[in-house]
Amino acid sequence: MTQRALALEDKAARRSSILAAARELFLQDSHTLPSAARIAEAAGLAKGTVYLYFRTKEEIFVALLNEDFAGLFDAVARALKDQAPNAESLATTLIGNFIHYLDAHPELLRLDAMAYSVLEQNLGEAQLRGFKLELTHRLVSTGALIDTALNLPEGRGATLLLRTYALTRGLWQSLDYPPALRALLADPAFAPIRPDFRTELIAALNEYWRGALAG
Amino acid sequence: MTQRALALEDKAARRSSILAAARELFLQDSHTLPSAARIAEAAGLAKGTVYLYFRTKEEIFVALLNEDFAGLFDAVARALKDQAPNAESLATTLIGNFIHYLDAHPELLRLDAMAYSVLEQNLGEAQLRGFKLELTHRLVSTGALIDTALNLPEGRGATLLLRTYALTRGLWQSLDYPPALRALLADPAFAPIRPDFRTELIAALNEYWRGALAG
Amino acid sequence: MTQRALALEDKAARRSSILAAARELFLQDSHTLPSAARIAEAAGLAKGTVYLYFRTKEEIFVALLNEDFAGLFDAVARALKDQAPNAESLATTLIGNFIHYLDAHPELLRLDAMAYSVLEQNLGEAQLRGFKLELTHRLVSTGALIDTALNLPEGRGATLLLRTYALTRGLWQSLDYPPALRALLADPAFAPIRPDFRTELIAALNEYWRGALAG
Amino acid sequence: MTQRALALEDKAARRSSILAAARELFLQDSHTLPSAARIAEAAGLAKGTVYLYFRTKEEIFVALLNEDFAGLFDAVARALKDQAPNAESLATTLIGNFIHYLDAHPELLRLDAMAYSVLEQNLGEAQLRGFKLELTHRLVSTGALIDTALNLPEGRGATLLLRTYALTRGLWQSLDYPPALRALLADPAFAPIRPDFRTELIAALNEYWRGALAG
DNA sequence: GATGAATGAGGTTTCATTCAT
DNA sequence: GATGAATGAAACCTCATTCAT
Repeated sequence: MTQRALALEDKAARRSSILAAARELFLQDSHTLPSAARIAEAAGLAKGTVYLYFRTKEEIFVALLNEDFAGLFDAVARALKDQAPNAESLATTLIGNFIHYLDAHPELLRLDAMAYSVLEQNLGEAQLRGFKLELTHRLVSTGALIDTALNLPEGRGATLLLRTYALTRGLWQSLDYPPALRALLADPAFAPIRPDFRTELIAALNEYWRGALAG
Repeated sequence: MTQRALALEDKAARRSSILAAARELFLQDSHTLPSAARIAEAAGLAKGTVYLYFRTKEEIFVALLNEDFAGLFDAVARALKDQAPNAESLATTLIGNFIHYLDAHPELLRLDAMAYSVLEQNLGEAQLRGFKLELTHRLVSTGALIDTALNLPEGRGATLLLRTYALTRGLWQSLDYPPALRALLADPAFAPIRPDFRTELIAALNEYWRGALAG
Repeated sequence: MTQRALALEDKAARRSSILAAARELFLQDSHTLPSAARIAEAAGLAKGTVYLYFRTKEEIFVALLNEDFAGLFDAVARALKDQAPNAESLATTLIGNFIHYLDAHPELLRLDAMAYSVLEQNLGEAQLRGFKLELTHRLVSTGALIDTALNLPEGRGATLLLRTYALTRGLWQSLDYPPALRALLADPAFAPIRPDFRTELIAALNEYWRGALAG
Repeated sequence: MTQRALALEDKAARRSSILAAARELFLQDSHTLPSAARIAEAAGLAKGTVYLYFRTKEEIFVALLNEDFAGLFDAVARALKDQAPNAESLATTLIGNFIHYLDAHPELLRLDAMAYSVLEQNLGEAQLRGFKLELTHRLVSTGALIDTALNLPEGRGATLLLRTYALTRGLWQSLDYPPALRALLADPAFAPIRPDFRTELIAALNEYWRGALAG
């Protein structure tokens, strides 16, 4: 039997270990969310214990997404705290931090790609609402930092972030190929669409920000 | 008992009726792909018959996506055939046709949002490859029309289209709220992210194209 | 793979075989309703097949009860068709047929004893209503035969039957001991309540009918 | 944290509060026995604490039944202590007290209806035996009062009581409709079975006693 | 004595797909 | 070609009970 998590901090740690197990399993096979049984097993807990910390399996993955988004916005915010001589260089730093975070958290865009179809299926309205609200607050407050840094009208920063993420997510979904199709990329027919996500993303975001800041 | 589909045209018609039934059902509830049984029922066929026309349920939805993408690229191509005095007005027309098509085919972005998680789960490698290749060819050939119209380097048009669609898809996934959360949009906390997809999409695409053409 | 039940009569036969398997298993251990898996296995079918014939597990047991009640009322009705020189001898025959049927269908009173707690748990309102209505109709029509035979006011026969069955069911629940407690019956403390169900039932029903017909 | 129940009387009080909570919850929804967790919560105790006072959940409900039966037999006994000019009026008083008690303890017949299927499932043999023995003793000793009052042969009173309760329990199970089906009662098809439990019970018991005493 | 975290067995139902008819 | 009966894997979550603290 596992040590009992009586103290609040122990409970938080156990919750984290469940999330870590879920993330690990999901990274190993991102086709589907791992079953509650596998998560429990990977975390060294009994099935029932998982349900002491999360009401449904989907709650686990929303929590994961939430964590990742929190980190992503933090990374962006950090870019803004360093001095920013001008808009262009700030955009470059911001995009750099943004991409760096995504690189370090490969599960983020994959989980996100499943969010629509999977998460909304079995998540209480309250949970979904909470998730969306938290996300929006992060977007707005980080956006405000951009407003200040670049002296933009209120709300403009949030919009820029929203569109930045949208472009990122959309590109990723176009360019991420399941392992079985990786070989395809060698096919010259695919050359025109340059399927290296990272390169493509940088180029696309730069184009977008150029246009946005030129407005 | 239903008639046999002897002639080739009959078979094509039956195939279409299955697709139409699937589209219809999916529009009614976009949370999940309708079951094979319901599709068969809606098409007035037996369950087994559906499998004479499609190898897996997912093949049905890939075919649907394929149809929709074909139409989308056609709509874009039409924008290019009309004369285009300058890049800016061409972009406007192109974006206009693009959005108009999406409006008329509300299932496209929804199906697309499920593609990652659902379609790849149970689709033969060959089918997936075929789908991706066909999509790429459409992208490339429509991109070539843009290259010509705007006198761009080869492949540039395809890139523009790819990024245009990526931004669209990403925004849609951010701004489409499940019915239960529609009410949320009234919440002032959400104001900053202007959740009207159409308006937001037009603004974002215009920004992107401005930046892209300014390169 | 099992033979397919295409004809209507084959389907009815298959349905019956599921019911027979369920009855068999229930008789072996009447503590709980056997699981759907065990019923399927006992019937030589796959689990899913059971659900082609019954929507829920509980429907199976309601169907069983229904069959048994139908037989019980038939047995009673048969007593009435033979001529009945007088009320007393008719009551005797009726009670005799009634008890004989219960003897031959030991699952009836056991299933019935679980009906309250188990069946209502997971049965559609429609199914429950259907069951109750059918039961009532049987009660009323068999009661009418009694009315005629004994020249009683309309509805009196139904009442007599209802009370007869109530007394039976109540006695059975008092006197049926789980196997582990059978030994108890030797204990002199239990002597006063004469725990032989059959003997007790006959005595009790005769008392009741004597009082009822004396009204 | 709750106080410790040091004194014996405190322990008894705590035991009672658990029973009270269980009764309360069961009355609110008599479909199933409330879970141990809910009982603990309602009693303001921790889950584990409940198990310091009862070995299994079922023991709680057996204790409840036991309490109720004790009260029921007391009520019957009280009818016998008042003077009884003749058998008929004694029967009337007895039935009156009996029904009055049932009215005041609506959980009794409901719990009883679950006893067969639920209680025996998870109750130690010793507990079950103890329960049955206690019940039998009550039946016998109260029956003896009847024997004396009516000058009946030894054991006859116990038999009368057993049959009285059996008829009651059986009728209640026939006439108690789940809330969802209450509306059904308006249906004329149900008229013949007069679904008012109380009225029906009085009539049935009177018939039974008339027959029994006429023997 | 009291707590409540941990356990893990247990069973229903759905549904894509097959294949006998 | 068409049918639809049969299959059976798959996974969620609950909850009575235990026992470390």
